[in-house]
Amino acid sequence: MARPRAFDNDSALDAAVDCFWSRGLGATSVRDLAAGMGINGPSLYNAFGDKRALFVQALERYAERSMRSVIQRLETGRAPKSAIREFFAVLVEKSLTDPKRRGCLIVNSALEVSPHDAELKKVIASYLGEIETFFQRCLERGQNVGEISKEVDAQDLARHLLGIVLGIRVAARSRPERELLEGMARPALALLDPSGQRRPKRPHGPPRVQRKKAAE
Amino acid sequence: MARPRAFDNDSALDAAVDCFWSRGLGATSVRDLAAGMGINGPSLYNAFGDKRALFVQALERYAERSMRSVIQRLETGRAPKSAIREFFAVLVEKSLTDPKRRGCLIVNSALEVSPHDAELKKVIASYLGEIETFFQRCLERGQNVGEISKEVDAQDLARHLLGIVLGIRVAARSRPERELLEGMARPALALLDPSGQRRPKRPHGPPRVQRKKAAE
DNA sequence: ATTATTTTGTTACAAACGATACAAAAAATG
DNA sequence: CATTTTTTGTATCGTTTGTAACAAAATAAT
Repeated sequence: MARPRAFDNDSALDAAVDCFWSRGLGATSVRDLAAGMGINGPSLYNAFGDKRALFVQALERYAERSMRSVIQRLETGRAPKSAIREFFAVLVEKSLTDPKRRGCLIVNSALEVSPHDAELKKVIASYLGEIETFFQRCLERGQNVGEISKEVDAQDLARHLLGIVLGIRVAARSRPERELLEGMARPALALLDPSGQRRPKRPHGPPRVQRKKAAE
Repeated sequence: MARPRAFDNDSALDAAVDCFWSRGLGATSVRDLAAGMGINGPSLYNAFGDKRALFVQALERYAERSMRSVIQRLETGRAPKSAIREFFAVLVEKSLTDPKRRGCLIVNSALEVSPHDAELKKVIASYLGEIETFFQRCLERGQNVGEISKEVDAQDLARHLLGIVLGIRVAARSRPERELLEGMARPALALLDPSGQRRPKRPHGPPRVQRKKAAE
């Protein structure tokens, strides 16, 4: 017994993700959000609470759609080592493809808001933890299957890979160069291989051609 | 033949660095800056130009005092491998010690302003390049001296180390945990040693006690 | 058809923003 | 001392910020 909403809640939230992703929390005004979401200010406040509450919801939506979905796809559809490799390949491709250089909303937020908001800091820390444990599961599975040497410390290496993910996302915003981003990842990926065949020698041929696509 | 300045230009700039370092470019208002620098708005505009121009100068000052000085100290006073090790030790210590979790102004800016300001993007990219080439010089020197295996690709590894630096600085703002930050760096540092003694096994003893100090 | 309940659009608030106009103040030069 | 030149302090410009009051509109239940 009430007036129904004239907009779709989920697609409005997607639009909010896009705003925050492009400009960050601080630089996105409520008017930017309302315009992007196609609704009015009061409707925004009614449906999502204030700006910070909307940001929390947008962050969670981003985590679900841009992080967990990728992790799950790789973890169920690929051998462990290949999952890690593909994760980085997708990461580099996304970083080079997006002309707006939006990077990753989680990484951006880890720098922008974590030090100034204890509650959001915990949320963001947990997202980073999800990436870390994804790597750790892959590494341990790889070790059990025999794909990856048991000589490496899975916990350290998982953290190391997380570090490279963050590094690539930061570097890509100032220096979106394929050789830089791939060079960052290469020595880490080499650790996944038996140490005899270390030093996989960068490919020399013509510069790699752009991959077909990179969703989002 | 004019009224002299009532404030010291350099120390005012230091104060501006501190403001931008703590809150970033967007979240620092001109009033914040003026208050922190101990001067009035018009004096700020008169001496440094507008907010963005002040930011450029603050960034350059930060680069000189917090990046190049460290690089030079390590590069002239240490053996190559030790210089790299110490760089990361200092980095982790700084990240854990600063209660305000300001991180690194260059890294923060690489995320905050690079995608929205082409000119600043170039400046920041060059600062990141200085770190990269520092690592590369250390690695090549280490290889020539015989400290570091010639099997590793110095350029890739330099980029890789830069990636870990960025990763540590990002992670530290959301998860300032010693084991995480050291774990991120450990596999990279292990690459500097002959591959026989790989897997240096994390120390098991009681959690490491805090180092004596960490300037800044 | 009336009532109850929610969403909508307009309007506007007080506060903070980046930037400046302007005159008083202070020194160096003539 | 008078003149010139720059810095200072106050006060304020027009905009944009996050948020909310309010009444009109729209539906479901009575």
